[in-house]
Amino acid sequence: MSQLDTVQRILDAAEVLFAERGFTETSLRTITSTAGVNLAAVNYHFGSKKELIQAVFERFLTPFTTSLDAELARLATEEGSLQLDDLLQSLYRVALAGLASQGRDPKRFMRLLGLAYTQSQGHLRRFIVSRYGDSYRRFAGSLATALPHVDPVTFYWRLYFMLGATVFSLSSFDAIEAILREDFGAESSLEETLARLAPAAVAMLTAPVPTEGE
Amino acid sequence: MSQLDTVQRILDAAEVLFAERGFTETSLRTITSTAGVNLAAVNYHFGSKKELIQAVFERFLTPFTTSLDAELARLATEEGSLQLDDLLQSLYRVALAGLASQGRDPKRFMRLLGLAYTQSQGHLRRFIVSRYGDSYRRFAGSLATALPHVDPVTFYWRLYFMLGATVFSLSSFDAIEAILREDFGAESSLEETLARLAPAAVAMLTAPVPTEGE
DNA sequence: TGGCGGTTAAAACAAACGTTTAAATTGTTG
DNA sequence: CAACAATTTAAACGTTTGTTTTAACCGCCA
Repeated sequence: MSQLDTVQRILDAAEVLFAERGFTETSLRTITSTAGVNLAAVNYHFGSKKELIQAVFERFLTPFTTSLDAELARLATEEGSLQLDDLLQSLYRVALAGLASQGRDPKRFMRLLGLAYTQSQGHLRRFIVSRYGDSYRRFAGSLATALPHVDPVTFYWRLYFMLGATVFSLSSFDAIEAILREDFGAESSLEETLARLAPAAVAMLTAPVPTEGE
Repeated sequence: MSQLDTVQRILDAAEVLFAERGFTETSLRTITSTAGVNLAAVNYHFGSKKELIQAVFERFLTPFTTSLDAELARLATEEGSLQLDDLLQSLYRVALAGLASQGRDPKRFMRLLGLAYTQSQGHLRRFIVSRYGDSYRRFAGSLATALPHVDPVTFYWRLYFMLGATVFSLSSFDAIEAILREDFGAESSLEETLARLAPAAVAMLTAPVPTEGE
């Protein structure tokens, strides 16, 4: 066993490279060489490239969803009715703190999440849904009960709007930030951006629902 | 010359396949075989795979941006001050009508736009920015003047939030629609979804800006 | 020390990729 | 009809891909 476990070195390298280039664009040879391990190590420890991809997601989604579940349970017992702001802030706090505490970049996970959606990779979508679908539905349900005056279909579309706004803007955070810094000379931290995103998301979720026949 | 131009048959096939699977996941052999043309035709007519990708985007972005520019100019002369709703409705109308009139699927272009952002493909991003950056900035500028009370940095972040919500939700339209149809038995057309998206986007753009020191 | 499971190593595998070549074919023009 | 350019075709090119193989190496317990 080298200074660091071979499995973790592979996961570390794969996580960074996948986020930078995507799955198909990242070869096992690039991963193993930057990880400093033998090429065959991936197939030995993970079985295949697909399973490596899943393992990368499992490593950050499992602690994330368990933290989110715990936070949600805490909120539910603490207050009688769940407030929209509290829910969103829980989501962001868990995402930021839970991951940053491990010394890993939250933006990277947003990029990975974005890739999971946009790159076809049917096996990944199935893996995530089957593994973390319950947590997702739990959070969506809490959000829905905090918005009783919004009909379910409209609510779920808005939830996807919010998801899109979050994943898209945060996964391209560095690129967008660079543009804004050049054009306005204003730096934006991730925290500031979340502080901008939260009220925008709230406004979108709570917007008045247009009457049907209009 | 066969019944249809070889160049257009390649573009048609590539457009569909790229939207379905992504760029790297779609091989030239798959494209040429579904197009019913010889493998070498791509390199002969387009030069390389990269240039084929750019040609696919050029074919739908050029008419789209020129229509949008015209619509924007029409709005500017018609009314003195541009209204936010009008701008967004112009955007959607142009996107829907301009493309559907050619018998092409608007959702497909949203998927392609999403891919252009998320798949690394640096050459594509450069191509789009250099070619259509002016139109984009023109539209963003019109949008900004319709929101005078929102500071520039916040405005641009919200613009990206809106972009993300749009691209993300519409590029996954079929998948989301299938889920909602199963869970609630409610079908959603693209028009209905845009009718939901527009007020949500307006709410997000016009949300009160939190005071700095808060 | 001897052997044994777990791990690493180098090499090779077949398959798929984008691209190029050179010949065959087609279309057009004088 | 002849001749030339444009296009299509089939075949091969060299690389790169994920995966497999087989031997070497390691730490550990009997």
